[in-house]
Amino acid sequence: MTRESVDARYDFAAIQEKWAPVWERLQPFATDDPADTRPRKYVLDMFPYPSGDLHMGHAEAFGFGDIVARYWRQQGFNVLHPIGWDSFGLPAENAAIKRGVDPREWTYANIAQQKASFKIYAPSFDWSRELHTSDPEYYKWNQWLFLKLYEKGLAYRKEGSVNWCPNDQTVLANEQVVDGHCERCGAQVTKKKLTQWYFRVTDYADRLLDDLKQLEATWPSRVLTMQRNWIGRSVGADVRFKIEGRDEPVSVYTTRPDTLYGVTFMVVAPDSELAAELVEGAGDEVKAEFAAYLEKVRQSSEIERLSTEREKTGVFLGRYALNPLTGERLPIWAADYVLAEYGHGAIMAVPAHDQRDLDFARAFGLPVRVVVDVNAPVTGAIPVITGDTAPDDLPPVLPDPAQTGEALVGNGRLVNSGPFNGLSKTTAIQKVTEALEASGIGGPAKNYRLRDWLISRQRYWGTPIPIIHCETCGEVPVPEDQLPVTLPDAAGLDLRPKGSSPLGAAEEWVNVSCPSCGGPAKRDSDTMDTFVDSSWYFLRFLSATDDTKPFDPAEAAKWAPVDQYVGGVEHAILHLLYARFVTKVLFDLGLVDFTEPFTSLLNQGQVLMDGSAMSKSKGNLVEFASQLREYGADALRVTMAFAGPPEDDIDWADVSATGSSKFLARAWRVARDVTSAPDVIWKDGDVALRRHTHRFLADAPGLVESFKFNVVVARLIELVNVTRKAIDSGPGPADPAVREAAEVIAMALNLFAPYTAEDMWQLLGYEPTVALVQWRKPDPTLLIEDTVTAVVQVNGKVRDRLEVPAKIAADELEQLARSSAAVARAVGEQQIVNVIVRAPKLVNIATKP
RNA sequence: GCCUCUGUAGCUCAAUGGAAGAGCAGCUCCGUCCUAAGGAGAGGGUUGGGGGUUCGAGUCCCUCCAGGGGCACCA
Repeated sequence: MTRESVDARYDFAAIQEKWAPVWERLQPFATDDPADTRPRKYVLDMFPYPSGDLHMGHAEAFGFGDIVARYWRQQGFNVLHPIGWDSFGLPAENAAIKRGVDPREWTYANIAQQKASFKIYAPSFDWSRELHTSDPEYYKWNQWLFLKLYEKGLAYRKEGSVNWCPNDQTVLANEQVVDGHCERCGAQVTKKKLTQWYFRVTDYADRLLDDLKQLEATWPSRVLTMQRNWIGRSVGADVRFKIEGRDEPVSVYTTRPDTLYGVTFMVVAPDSELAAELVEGAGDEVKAEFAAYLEKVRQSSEIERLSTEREKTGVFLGRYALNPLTGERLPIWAADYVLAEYGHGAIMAVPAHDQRDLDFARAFGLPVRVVVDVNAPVTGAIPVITGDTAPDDLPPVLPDPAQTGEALVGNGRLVNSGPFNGLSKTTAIQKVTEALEASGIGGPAKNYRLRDWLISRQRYWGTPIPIIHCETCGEVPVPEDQLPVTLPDAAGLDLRPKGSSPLGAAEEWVNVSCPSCGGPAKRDSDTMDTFVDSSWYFLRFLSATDDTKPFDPAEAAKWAPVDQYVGGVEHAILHLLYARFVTKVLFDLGLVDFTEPFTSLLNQGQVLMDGSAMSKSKGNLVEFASQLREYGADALRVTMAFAGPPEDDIDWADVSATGSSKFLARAWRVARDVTSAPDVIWKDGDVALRRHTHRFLADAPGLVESFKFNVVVARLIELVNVTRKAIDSGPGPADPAVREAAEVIAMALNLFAPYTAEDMWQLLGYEPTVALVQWRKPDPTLLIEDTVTAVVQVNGKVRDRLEVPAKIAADELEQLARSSAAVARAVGEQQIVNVIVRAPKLVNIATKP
């Protein structure tokens, strides 16, 4: 008998100290046995950035990931659940500058602290695959990846107007600019003209968009929406407009080729080369006005530029374009509501049917011409096109946009549009596009909001870009066998941000001989965006110690893609888009056999305090370490799981870790109080309790798989409560059903409270570890109730309850219901008009007076 | 402004179109030399408002209200 004294009390600290070393010895979560024949699952949490200790957000996210990992193990899977460190990046570098220490030392000290916390919190990690992206053994393969992209023409350098964070003194990718501010430090982002490295994500725009279909059932729909919006594919047509006094026509992109007869002017982006060229052919006065306008536009912030509320501004360039279908002369304006980087940096303006164009036309008194009758029904017969003999319809009775200020954007039929009159908008878009193509003045076109990924950074603590600049050979990739290009020692380098990479000052490091011609050359001194590191790390876990390749394709075929990914929604377009892109590139290289890296995604909510995000400055910071000391790992984990649906935010002020502690103690005492031996015959146990237990066994798996962890905990609390009652005022502690229930509780508690579960398992007379015990199959005979309570309603109101056999026939149940005295009273003199029978649970008798 | 999700007990959340429930908090009682992370019990609801479909609506539809999220000069 291994039972301890009945006076023994639940002591979470003692239990933690008791089991942590046991697990350390047993290594129950290692996944390195090649002879293991179990089916595989790959469960991954977004790896942490090591700044300080773990925080409550980590506790939540890693708690959820661990529930899933432990669950699949109990279901018979060989589960890979690795952990590593996203250890390159700016915050470490900034903190290091502030404290005057080496960023490397600072980073690795943080990692040591977080690792120690993880060991107590006890997620079921396979620590043998631990990796650090700041190790040369890791970032060597970032460089390898860069070279592969370079070979394929997917990594390139170009000069362009880029996002610049004046605080961090480095460039940012478009994805890192949120509402005109730096995603990391919040400073207002400005534009700068610089030569930078890019990854050609736009080549993959269609696949990045279309492959989202694979994820529709398994990714949160808002993440899918955000990615779709970000890629922003638009389908329309290109139209070439002749320009008076210019040989080359100008192309514009439009989604509304059907409104071509309604074009009344053209607008070009003021900061485009086209605008500069067009204004050259204008008078001096126009030139001066344009120059002043351009200066003003350059100074306005991104925020101002993006505001829809803003008044339209612009200048007339003194030049004219010709409508390709009508030959009409169209004045050309420059205005900053047209973006140089999108489409062709020039648009055809149709003020009657586009709100932005209308606002502009009204501001500058330009003509407005309606060409779509939005009041005309579009469902009727479509008029036959008879070429240019089709008469114009009578002028539509429509509100005049020039008067109302409201553009007519709805569906309708074309008017004032020559041969296209009478066509519906959708048909016309198609017909006009075809006509443009046939006459060689345009054709179908697509555009994307997505831009290429700017990956170079002017900072120290990152992966050096493996390129050498030679005066005679130009860009020369570092030969693969010379990788890694290791970071020079930080000692002696000035890491303070100054707009150019600190690496450039490392004379011995930067000056090399060209691998191609042997002449003097310099290393590229920029480092990579740390999102490059995290774009493929899930593959490195599969071959974490392999120094011959980034990952073994055979291992990838075994484990990848990740079955369950867990992380915050803040990466909805950043990390997740980049990882999807890199995965597709690796697929094209034949290194992986899948096109999406993360099969299923769970976004946990935030942990708040008093309604807002925790922060030291707000004074509402709840420290993970202090909570861990006060309540222990299990109570924190249970609190996180029970607080609500995982994707919802948790307000720590609204939940009770004390309540979780009480629950765990109550569960533990159930195991303590069991007096029967492990070899009891369960079927001799109390049937009512067994039904509860087996109902739980049947329901919990589906709840876990649909991430309803809070419901599982609620059900577990109920099971503990009924078991407690069975011990105290039911069949008693010796009943086999009590042991059965206690064992199921321990097994299920392993998902949320591994220490308590392990200790219960021992109290019940078993060896560690409960984490590897398989989920028991419910006994189907215990899931079927012999008798059920049937509800008898009269006109929807409950009038009587009948105890009936579960498999009662419908007509028999109806007879029973009709013979009920309570029902007879309720029906009274009224006439029964309908009887609905849903055996065995319900009878509803409908009456009328 | 447009799109979307969510409104159930004081709080956090459950409830295949079929009896409105659980935990926590609060309350009452019991117990213990002291301290309960102990036991027993009761209360607590116009399911955001209104309308509709149905024999029957928390659940489906419409509308309004309140919150959250996303998008917002991308032609």
